[in-house]
Amino acid sequence: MGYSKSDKAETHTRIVSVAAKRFRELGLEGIGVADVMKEAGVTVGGFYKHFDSRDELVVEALATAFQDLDRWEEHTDTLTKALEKYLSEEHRDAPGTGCALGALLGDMSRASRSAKAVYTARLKRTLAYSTGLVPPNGTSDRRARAILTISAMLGAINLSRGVSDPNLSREILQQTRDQLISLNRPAKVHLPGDASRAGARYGS
Amino acid sequence: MGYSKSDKAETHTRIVSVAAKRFRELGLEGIGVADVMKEAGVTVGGFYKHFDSRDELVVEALATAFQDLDRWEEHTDTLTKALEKYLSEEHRDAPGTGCALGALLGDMSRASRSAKAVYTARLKRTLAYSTGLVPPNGTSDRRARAILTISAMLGAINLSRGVSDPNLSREILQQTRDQLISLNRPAKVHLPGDASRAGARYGS
DNA sequence: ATTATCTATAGATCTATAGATAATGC
DNA sequence: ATTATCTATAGATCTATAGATAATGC
Repeated sequence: MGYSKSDKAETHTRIVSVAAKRFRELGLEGIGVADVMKEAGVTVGGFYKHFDSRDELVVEALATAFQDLDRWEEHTDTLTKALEKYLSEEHRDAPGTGCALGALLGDMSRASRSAKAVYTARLKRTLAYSTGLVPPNGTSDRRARAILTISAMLGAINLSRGVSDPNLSREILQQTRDQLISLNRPAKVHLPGDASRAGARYGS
Repeated sequence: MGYSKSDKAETHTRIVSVAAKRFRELGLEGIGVADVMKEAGVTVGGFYKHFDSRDELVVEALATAFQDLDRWEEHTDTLTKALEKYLSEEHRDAPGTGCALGALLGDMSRASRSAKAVYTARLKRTLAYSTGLVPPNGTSDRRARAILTISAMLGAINLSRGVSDPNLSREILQQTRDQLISLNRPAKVHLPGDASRAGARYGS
């Protein structure tokens, strides 16, 4: 059991990592500081040497959870790939390591001002990134389609986790995924010489 | 202050009505039985003469909240009307009297088995109803488009309530609404003699 | 001497229950 | 006599703090 400054930093990281996982699984009010500390291998008494308040842990845990989203976005360079991974049963069944925008969607309307600010900033980043993945189609704005796509992704992953009927849960994932993929297929370009750009990355 | 059997029934209704409103506003764990009882004009001690457990109140309150959805569905006979009302700032700002499928979406993954069952049954009803409002378009299944539409509606209303930036909140509502309306526009029918059916109600 | 963590606990919840009170209804 | 509601409280949380203990680091 360490007591050095570097040990404290490691303990801090461990506490925040546990919280980032458990908050996504159980909600921002779903686990107390004592249980988070215990799972991080320490006791509750040290908590306020690491954080001024419980909400400070929430904010740090949110930021850490969003780092998983960074890695996710780095590895999915097309919208179709992102949709297939996001709206999968694997993601549905692993909220603790999945997208925090999805896992904590319903918690944000009742969260602290500071937690909301972190969530909102991250949503803006992901919206900008997604707008870059949406192909132009001549019919509607790319940002508008990115907003629809994100709304549907977040709604569907939450529904799939909330309903008690496994068949309905799967159907929601599959159909939302298929609809969004076909909706975000690049428009067939009829101008001669303009080759199909399906699967390409679209500049901003 | 009444003590008769019919008074008890009225008290019971009042308790459930308060809960149906407050649970939508604050989440299923956001208010305790004592505060619900107080707001219904009675004291906490009588609670377990009305309900076997707190979860029984949750289940009854859910059923009552869904009655608001019944009335809603009765008064919106086209998908466009439903979308304009659902994805409005008025609905966003009044979760307590609004759609419980939206207000409690994020709570369901952590709710009791019985609460989930009530929610799931209601979602199925609304999905069947919405499938009837979605126009055929020859491209994709109507039920599939109803699933996409509901996912996006629930995702967008939750996002609009959760983000701290009012402009982003409005944009999410507007763009999701506009995208879903244009997506669910009846296909222009090119066969001669087949008149436009825009705005009509579509049979199952 | 400082500090990272520990044990212990105060004070504020929250669900659920016990027993008293004041009505109803036979 | 029965019962709808009341006051009061047990027991289980949960956040936050106080003070002790056992390391680190000058």
